[in-house]
Amino acid sequence: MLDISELSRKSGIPASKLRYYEEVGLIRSVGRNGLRRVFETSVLTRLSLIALGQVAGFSLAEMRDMLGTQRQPEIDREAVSAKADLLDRHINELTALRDGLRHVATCSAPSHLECPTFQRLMRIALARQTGRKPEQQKRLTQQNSRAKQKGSKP
Amino acid sequence: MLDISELSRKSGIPASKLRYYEEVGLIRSVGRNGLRRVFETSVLTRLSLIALGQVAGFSLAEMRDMLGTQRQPEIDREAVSAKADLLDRHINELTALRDGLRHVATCSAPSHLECPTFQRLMRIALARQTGRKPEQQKRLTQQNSRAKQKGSKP
DNA sequence: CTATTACTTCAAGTCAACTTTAAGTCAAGT
DNA sequence: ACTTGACTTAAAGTTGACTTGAAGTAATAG
Repeated sequence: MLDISELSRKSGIPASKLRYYEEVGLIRSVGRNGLRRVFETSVLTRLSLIALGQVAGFSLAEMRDMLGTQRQPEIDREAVSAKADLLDRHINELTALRDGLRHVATCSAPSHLECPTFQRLMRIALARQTGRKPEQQKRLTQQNSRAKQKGSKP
Repeated sequence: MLDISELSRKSGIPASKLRYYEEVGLIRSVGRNGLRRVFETSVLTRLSLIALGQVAGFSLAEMRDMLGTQRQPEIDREAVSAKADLLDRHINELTALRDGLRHVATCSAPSHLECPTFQRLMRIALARQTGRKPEQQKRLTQQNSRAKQKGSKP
């Protein structure tokens, strides 16, 4: 059992952020001592998980869903597995970037940007960011291919 | 040579975003045809690079610096190399996350969160997010370890 | 030559993820 | 009993990365 300052100290996360996380439902306090929140030590693990998830590019909302509302992380294994797959692709792309950067850093050719291998890597990145392939021959006006998914109020 | 709509179509990036990118100095147009911007086809590569960088967690400002103000990406090789190293660490962490997620998805033990290997991974994440190790025995008040670097007006 | 249409600018709006501030509360030490 | 100070809330502010909207302009089609 920890109060917010202890949790902050142990996690390295400012108290304001911890309150915010509780407010949006990412972590929970088990009760109060007077006014003061009381946290279980297990939230430290949860915070680590959240931090890791952020690095991986998950939004807080996604993680709230992934980690579940439950006290005991009763995780949706399918969803997590799917995320892991997604992350795996993500990693491959980053690896491509890393290699791309190394190429840029070491290749002293005047225009490494024209190296076909490099360009291929770059294209992959663009494709995944926009979600779909750009310029696939017969796209006309590009109307609006943007679908919003907010998944808020059920 | 491309106008903005061609660039948008080929890249899959909305024109507004392209204008924004130019405004903040991430890309440049080589001139105008009337009002209209004219871009070199090389910015496509640059855009891919930017997309990839974003996935990697770089800010637009960082990338502007990395890619240089020059038309010909006259890149600071040392800086890029450093970034590659950084990215490499990044990848390792993501790999850890992926493995962590897979663990969570498959391990049916009631409390995978107590698996020491898993916990170790999680700690790594927290540490890197906050920039420093949390709770390293004799840290007192955690004063303010946050340094702002804005590098705006020279 | 005018009308259209795709571009332009500039300002304001949005969204996520926080931080900051102001005013209040309460458990604990003197 | 009172002061202290770490906590509390609620609201507003900030930053990065864009998008949207209104009003203007110019290359091209008719």
